[in-house]
Amino acid sequence: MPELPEVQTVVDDLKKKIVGRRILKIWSDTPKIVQRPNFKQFEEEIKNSKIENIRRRAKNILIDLNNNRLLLIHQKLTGHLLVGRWQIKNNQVQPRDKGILGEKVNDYIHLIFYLDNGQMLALSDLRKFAKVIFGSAQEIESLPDLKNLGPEPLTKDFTLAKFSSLFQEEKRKIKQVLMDQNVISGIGNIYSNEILWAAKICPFKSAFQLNPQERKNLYLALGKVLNQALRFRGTSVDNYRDTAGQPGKYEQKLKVYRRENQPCFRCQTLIKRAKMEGRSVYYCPKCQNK
DNA sequence: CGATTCCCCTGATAGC
DNA sequence: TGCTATCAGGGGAATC
Repeated sequence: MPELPEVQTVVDDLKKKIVGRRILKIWSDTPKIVQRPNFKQFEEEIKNSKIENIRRRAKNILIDLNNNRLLLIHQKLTGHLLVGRWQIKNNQVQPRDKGILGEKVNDYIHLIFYLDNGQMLALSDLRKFAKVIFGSAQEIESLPDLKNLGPEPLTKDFTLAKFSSLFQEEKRKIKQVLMDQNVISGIGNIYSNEILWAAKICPFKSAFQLNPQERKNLYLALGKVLNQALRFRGTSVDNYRDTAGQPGKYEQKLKVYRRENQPCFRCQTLIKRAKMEGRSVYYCPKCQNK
């Protein structure tokens, strides 16, 4: 489940590997992954475009192309961007590079960009939830996908004051607020659980009820958890892979996520699991008491 | 207005 | 063994 640290890892890898390349052609067996424009138009217009830069905004990967065009890729739950070489036989994808040979991730490649150096950029996605949007930079930037996003938590101007201001009139539970991309960008289910545990805050507490000390703890935990996950190249539950098909290493650092009925690392109380908005909440009922 | 439910999709798991 | 039912989960849409 790629969140900020995983998406940033992919973006950093892609920057090293494919900036400056041209896209010669594309292949897909699942054209609906491209949400706009229609696939035929996309196929025509992306041809011979040059990759000028690659950025991250929230959980979106933004690929700047020449002539002021923008390619947006959202990996959703199980999307992976891989750089390597494949061949298509009977509309089946087969890997040609050692590192990726035998990896399950090859079985779910649904979109391939052929680059001008013989390499390819492939979008693998077991669930087919990932989406690709292409258009003029102006058009894409004004979509709700990008326009309504909250601030980036790892930038310098994301101060404690700014963080605190997000909660003033926020009656929803703090966990929901942390995961709302239009409040704050890039945090999903794994890291919201981890951040709240690190800050010793109950996920069910209303955001506006946090006192100044709790807000500060949360702010510090947020930076610490996300930065550490970034250093470990992300978490590989749900089979997250980087652009070489390699897993992240933060999984071994997880304190609560998917640790139901296992002892809390601070107090040995068994970790609980509950539901919130259809998502799993993991927390220590003792450390993270209201 | 907020809260809940459904939907997209498919591998894993449980129940029979 | 092998079938069927259920579930996870980001994010958007529909509904309560």
